Amino acid sequence: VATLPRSFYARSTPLVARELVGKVLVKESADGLSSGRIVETEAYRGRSDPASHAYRGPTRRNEVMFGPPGYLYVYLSYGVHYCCNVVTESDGVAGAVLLRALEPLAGIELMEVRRGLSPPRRLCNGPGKLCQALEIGGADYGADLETSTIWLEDDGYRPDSLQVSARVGISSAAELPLRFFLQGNPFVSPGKPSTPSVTSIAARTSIDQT
DNA sequence: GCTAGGATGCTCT
DNA sequence: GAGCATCCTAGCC
Repeated sequence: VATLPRSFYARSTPLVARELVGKVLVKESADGLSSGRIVETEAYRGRSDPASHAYRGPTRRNEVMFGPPGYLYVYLSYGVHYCCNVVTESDGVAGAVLLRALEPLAGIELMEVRRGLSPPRRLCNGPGKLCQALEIGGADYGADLETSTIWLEDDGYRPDSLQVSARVGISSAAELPLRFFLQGNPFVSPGKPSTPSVTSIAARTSIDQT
């Protein structure tokens, strides 16, 4: 088990989004440790991507995306739920990967308390839900994934059913194949992309790393 | 199982 | 003041 180094994030955003599927997100809170395997991500490419919060340039809200990679971009969605992103690319390039769903691993009882008794498959199957389950919120904005109480690990797991589709819940650039998920995995979010086409891609990059 | 609709507050125009 | 990178509930198969 190895914590992902900053160099992992300092690459093209779609590539990082694809390789994050199968990795483990860990959060250490006052009430204990909770973690889950990433089963769904989306790439947001910054200034060249109309769906990205960074599309119109740096603001108070999105400034962490314009900084170095390996930091957390957390924002409040619809005034209700937090969503959790990992900053990618190099300093000055505002790429980010949205973590959309996890398969719960550790601290499942904590997650049940935070989420309010929910069947396991509904604890983390959406970007707002996983933040609630792992107690990720505004206090985690800008957290350094190498030195803080939230981080990502490679535990050796290699996915074998990685698929690509359009992203969920956006209206501009809605056709781009930038959502990565494990086909058939019961912990993937119920959100359906507006563009239904789905493409299977070989897990080459994961296999090549072994 | 499915769909429709409303909550809710912050950010940027 | 509009527009959300969402979630839950109610109602109906």
